[in-house]
Amino acid sequence: MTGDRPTKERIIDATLETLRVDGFAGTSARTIARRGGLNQALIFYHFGTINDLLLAALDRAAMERREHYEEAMRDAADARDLIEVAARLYREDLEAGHITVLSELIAGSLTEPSLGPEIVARMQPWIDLAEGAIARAIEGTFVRELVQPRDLAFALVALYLGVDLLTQLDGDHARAESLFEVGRRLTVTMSMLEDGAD
Amino acid sequence: MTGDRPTKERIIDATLETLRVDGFAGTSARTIARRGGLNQALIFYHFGTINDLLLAALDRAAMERREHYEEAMRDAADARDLIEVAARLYREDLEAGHITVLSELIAGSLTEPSLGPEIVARMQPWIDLAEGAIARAIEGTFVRELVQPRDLAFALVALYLGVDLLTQLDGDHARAESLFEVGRRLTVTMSMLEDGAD
DNA sequence: GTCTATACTTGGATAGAC
DNA sequence: GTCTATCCAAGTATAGAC
Repeated sequence: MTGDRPTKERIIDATLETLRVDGFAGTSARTIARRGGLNQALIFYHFGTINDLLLAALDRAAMERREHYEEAMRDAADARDLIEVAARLYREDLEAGHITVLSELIAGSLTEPSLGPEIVARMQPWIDLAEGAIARAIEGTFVRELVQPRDLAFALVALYLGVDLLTQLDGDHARAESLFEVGRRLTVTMSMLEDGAD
Repeated sequence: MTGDRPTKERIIDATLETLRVDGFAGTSARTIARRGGLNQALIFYHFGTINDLLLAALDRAAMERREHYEEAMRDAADARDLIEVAARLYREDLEAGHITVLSELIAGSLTEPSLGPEIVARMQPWIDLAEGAIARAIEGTFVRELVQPRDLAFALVALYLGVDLLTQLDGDHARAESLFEVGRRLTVTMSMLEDGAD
């Protein structure tokens, strides 16, 4: 099955799995190699440094995920759609362990300062994506006069990240669901106000 | 000046300063000892393990801070007051480096799994504090029918944490200020709706 | 490209003298 | 309580044979 995957890909596979299972702390050249049944020296041959490998792993995970996000968000016409789409994507991310990988790398980029700027640069496209979706969802409503899509997008990404981290820390996934429920009610209220106003 | 401070206190001082300056990654028994002009072995004599020292440092920073928060929030009667108080406290935290210490320890608690549960337990009082303030601020308004103070408190703490981390990573403090501006407008809108509804 | 072996560094922690 | 000296584990990374 994985036997004929190129070594470089197998290293990335093993890296993502190690991040998911053992966290950033447990992700070293040695543990990655052990999990992937690979020789440790191959990592340095193919990627040079561990940091470059971690970034390569993040890039691959993000690329696969971004298409999915863009497609799902294209279909969301208003704020109420968007909330449902966001809740679904969050659940998928959680299931697939993408959330774990992201949280671990963000936390790790504080721990490993040389990683910081690279991680930040890779988050910008996600903020842009959120901004576009939000801009479409609130266009022509009174909310548009109240907040900049850019600020809301940043807040949303920050909130997502904070919830990830706290959830990661105490394993309580129910609270994320409560938040989506709050979002639902807020968007319902918003559209009621909107209908009453116009 | 600091000469007659007990050694245990001096170790905690040096730990907090190291977390602020060098981050979690740069905080080891050796770096703490060097910064504090202390002998490395003293750390283990007084605290046993590095983790216990980090938790002791967090406890001291939190204790000093919590009184200040409780006092400031007691004076906030409604949501508009609360936003102003929150913005002021955030700026103070930023200035004093409390935000750095907290972010580093949260990130570090993902990196150092044995730290995780302890850090989570120490965040709960802050969520409770936020919940109480929010409950008072939205009591008797239509918002109370829309969301649970508990959910909003969790979201707020998560947002605070996420903003901290991103700010920490890219050094852009302006965006946090934009968010307080958004909060201001939302609370103004909220009280306008409230006045119109009652 | 892949392997073994190893150099080098840093960190947590302890033993034992003072 | 404080110091010096040291052990041991784990990490990144490279040299050199195959």
